Amino acid sequence: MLTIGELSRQTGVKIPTIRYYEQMGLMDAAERSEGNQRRYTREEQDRLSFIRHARDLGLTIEAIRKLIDLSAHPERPCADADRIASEQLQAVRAKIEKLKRLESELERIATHCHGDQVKDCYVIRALANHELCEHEH
Amino acid sequence: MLTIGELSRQTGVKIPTIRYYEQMGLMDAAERSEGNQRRYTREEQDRLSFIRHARDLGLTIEAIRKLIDLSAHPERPCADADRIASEQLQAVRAKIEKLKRLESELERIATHCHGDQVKDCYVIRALANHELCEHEH
DNA sequence: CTTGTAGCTCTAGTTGCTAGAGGTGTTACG
DNA sequence: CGTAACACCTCTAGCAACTAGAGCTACAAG
Repeated sequence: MLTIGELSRQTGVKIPTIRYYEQMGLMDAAERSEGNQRRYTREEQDRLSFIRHARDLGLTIEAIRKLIDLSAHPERPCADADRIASEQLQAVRAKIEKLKRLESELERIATHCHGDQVKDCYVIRALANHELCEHEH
Repeated sequence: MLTIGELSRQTGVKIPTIRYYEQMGLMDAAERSEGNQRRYTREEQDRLSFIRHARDLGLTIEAIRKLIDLSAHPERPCADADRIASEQLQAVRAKIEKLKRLESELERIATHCHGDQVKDCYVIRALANHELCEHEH
C-alpha cells in the first residue's frame, strides 16, 4: 500500500490534485489507515497514471470520466472511446492551426519595430489597427 | 456616442466582457447617460478593439494592461512593447510544439483501434500504458 | 402610455487546479 | 518511551477570463 505522497512521486501528480480527482469522482475514495490517512493499491496507481496521461493529452475531466466508465465495461463496443480520441485529435489540430496563424502575425509584429519610441512602435500600431493583419482571426 | 450593445456589435466583444474589462481596469469607467447607462466614444471603441485583438493573440490581461500603459507614453522607448510581443511569440511557438507532439500521439491512438470491444480497444490500452507512447510528455 | 428590448448591479458558477490555515498521524532517533 | 520532524488531514479561498442568472430600471417606438 502506498501513501498519498508515494503515489504522488510515482505518478508525478501533485498531492492536492490527487485529492481533487477523488473529489471529482475520477479516483474512487481510497482506503484509509487507522489514523484516517489514504492508502493506495497498485491498481489505483495505474488508474491515476491513466488519468495523468489523458490530462497530458488535453482530455477534459468529463472525457476521462467517460473513458473510465467505458473501461469498466469491457464487453461494450469501443466506438465511444474511439470517438473521444478522435474528437480530441480534431480539437488539437484546430488549436495548432489557430496558433500557427497567431505565430505568423506575432512574428510580423515583433520583428517589424524599427522606431525606438512608442509613438512609432509597430507592436502598438498593429494591435490598434486590425487592418495591418494579413488574415482574419 | 455608442451604447454598450452597439459597442459590443461593433467590436465583437460580449457585453458582460466589456463590463469585466472595465472592472479589470483595461477600459476606463465609461461616461453615463442620465439613467446611468454606459455611453462610449470612438476612442473607447478603438481601445476595445485593441484589447480584443491582443486577447485573440493570446496576450493576458496583465500584458495588455502594460501595453496600454506604454501607449499612453509615446515618448518612451518601445523596447518593452517589443519584449511583450516577443515573449508572446515564444509562448505560442512552445504551445505549437507541444500540441504537435500530442497530435501525433493522438493520431496513433485514434487510428489504431481494430478490436470492436472495449477490452481490445487501443485507445484505452494506450492511455493505461504510457510505454506505448513514442516520446515523453 | 404602454410594451418590448436593452441596460443596470450583484452574486455565483465554470475548469483544473493551487495555496494556506490550523490541526493530527507516523516514524526515526536517542 | 519520548520527542522532533515530517507527512497527512479537512476546509476555505484564490487563480484566469469570463459566463449566467436574478431582480431591477431605462429608453425608444407606436
